[in-house]
Amino acid sequence: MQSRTHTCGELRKNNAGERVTIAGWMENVREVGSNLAFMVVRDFYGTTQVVIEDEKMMAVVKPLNKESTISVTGVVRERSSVNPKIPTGEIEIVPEKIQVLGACRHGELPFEINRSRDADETFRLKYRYLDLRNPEVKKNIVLRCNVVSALRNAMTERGFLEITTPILTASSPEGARDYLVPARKHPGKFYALPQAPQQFKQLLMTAGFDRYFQIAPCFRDEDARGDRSPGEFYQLDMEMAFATKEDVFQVLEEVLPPIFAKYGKYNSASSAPFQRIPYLQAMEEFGTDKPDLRIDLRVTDMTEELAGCGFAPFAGNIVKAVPVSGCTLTRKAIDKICADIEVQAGSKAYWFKCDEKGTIAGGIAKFVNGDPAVAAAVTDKLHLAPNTLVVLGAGKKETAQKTAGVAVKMLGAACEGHMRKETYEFCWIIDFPMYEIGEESGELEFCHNPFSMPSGGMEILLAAERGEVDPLTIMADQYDLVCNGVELSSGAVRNHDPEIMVKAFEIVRLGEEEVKAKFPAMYNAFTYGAPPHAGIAPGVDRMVMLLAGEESIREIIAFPMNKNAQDIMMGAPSEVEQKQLDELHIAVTAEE
RNA sequence: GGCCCGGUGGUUCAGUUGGUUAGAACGCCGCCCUGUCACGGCGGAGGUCGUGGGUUCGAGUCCCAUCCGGGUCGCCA
Repeated sequence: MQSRTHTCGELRKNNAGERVTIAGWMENVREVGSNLAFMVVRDFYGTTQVVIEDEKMMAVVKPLNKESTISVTGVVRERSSVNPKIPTGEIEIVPEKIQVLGACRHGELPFEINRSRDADETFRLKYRYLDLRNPEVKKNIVLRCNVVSALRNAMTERGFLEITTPILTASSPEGARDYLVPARKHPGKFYALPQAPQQFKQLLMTAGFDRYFQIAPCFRDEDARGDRSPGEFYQLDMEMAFATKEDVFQVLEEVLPPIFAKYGKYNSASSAPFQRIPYLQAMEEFGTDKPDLRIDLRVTDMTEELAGCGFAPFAGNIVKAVPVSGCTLTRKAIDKICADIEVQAGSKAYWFKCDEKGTIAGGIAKFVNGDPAVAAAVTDKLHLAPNTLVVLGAGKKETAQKTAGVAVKMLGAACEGHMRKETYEFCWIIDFPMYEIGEESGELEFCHNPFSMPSGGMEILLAAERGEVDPLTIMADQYDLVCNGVELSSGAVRNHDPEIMVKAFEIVRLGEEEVKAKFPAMYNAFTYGAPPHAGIAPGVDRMVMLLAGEESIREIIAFPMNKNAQDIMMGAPSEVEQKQLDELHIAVTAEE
């Protein structure tokens, strides 16, 4: 193969007259005469037009299928008709030699390359190498590289060391299902792929590394979602010794906004300090722990006001309302939104509106109007003005809040004037409860992971033990980072004190034995002098999704699996040979 | 595992209260066209309507079962 002298995105008018060689994929040939055709050659960098104007070249091009790779050597010529839409639109190449490098053997492709995003996703994933030839698809992968590179630079500049941690490790009690790897040398025993490098980074702190980070692969065997790929994902995992929440906040408040503003679809991002919202307040006001601060709608509790309205779903339930002023949606549009809310929240949404005359009408209005006292109380509490839509959720507190939370999100997007769209709004959710009453057990349990330091430390735990403090009111020094309604990350000031750790476990009727059993290395390490430390781990995939403006996480991963955790291109998972199973002492007891 | 939506030429879709030969766009093949750039024009090939059963004189359309895909809840930092 002759080396290329230029890429397909490079040649300009001032190259006219030069003899060049380009190489790439034959994207298209437009035949416009018996011996005149225009060929488009595409490589990573762009496209360049090659003009075919004699019988000899026509004979070379004619039998070629689209998407074959070729190299073209010829002279650059200024075009007689310029195409201002592409950077190389001023020139074309008059070929002397066209060499086929790799013929495409398929006259018909599974989909048209430049329209692959319209194709069925199964086909796109099966032929991902074709899908990725589409510049529109490719650009998200390029964006991802740029973002990862920028994050890495920003962290390194701030003195963080990138340290890789094991992929084959021990099962860790983080809550998700582990991916297990059988240990050939140890029959009956298994490695686990890390759900996160959580314990390793805390051990690095104990070892005296002051600032650690890693673009860390994490593995969790849980079902997929639109914004959650099955199996594996990446986090910007970081941890700081002798640090507080403020130190962690400061780093991310410095690092993230410039990267979001530079690489994001929207070129503005909230600057430091990010707004801080206590968890319970977020649940009350936004109906979610991942509020979208671009939306100005809020949740109002209407339990008391609507208790006696006679609408069955409200009886004995918590009722949460989302009033939307200046809303002129039609009934049909409102019904559609309520149906969508039901799908996303898993619980019905109800509505009524205050019409242009100031009358409560539509939806469940007849119940609200049934008792003048109820109508008056509702009007008063919601400050109802004409043209206000009210969407409600009802049920147990969590259900009502969730329904209202979904309503805020949907209505913010659907109703004019309640959302600033073109920006990235960060916030911290802080003060998470340490404990909760488990839904199944009915007993006190850890809310989240037990690595976090309880706010108030040993004293508050002792007070709880003495019955002076309700354990449900104890907060963990834990925080989430949220951007535009997307939970990017969770982090905490860690519990580095073995005694406090044991005490935290004792509150939920566990103790030293469980701590040692669950975190043997960490517990031991902490008894040898551990620094107070804190960290966080923003999800790289989620960040890139936000920056690219994509709804599906598969659009920002080079080779994503489908919803059922299958790689249909490579054929994973697959059966293996009996010999392999034998070596691993594994017997298959069930098949699909 | 529950619920919702979908499956019709290579691809994306349309297909009326069940009714004659299942359409379109793009792609593919052939011919025409000397400045196209989403080129254009003419012609052509290509379909067991996911699969199996049922209702009916008649099913892409209705019913049941099942498979596959996506969304969502459960689950999950």
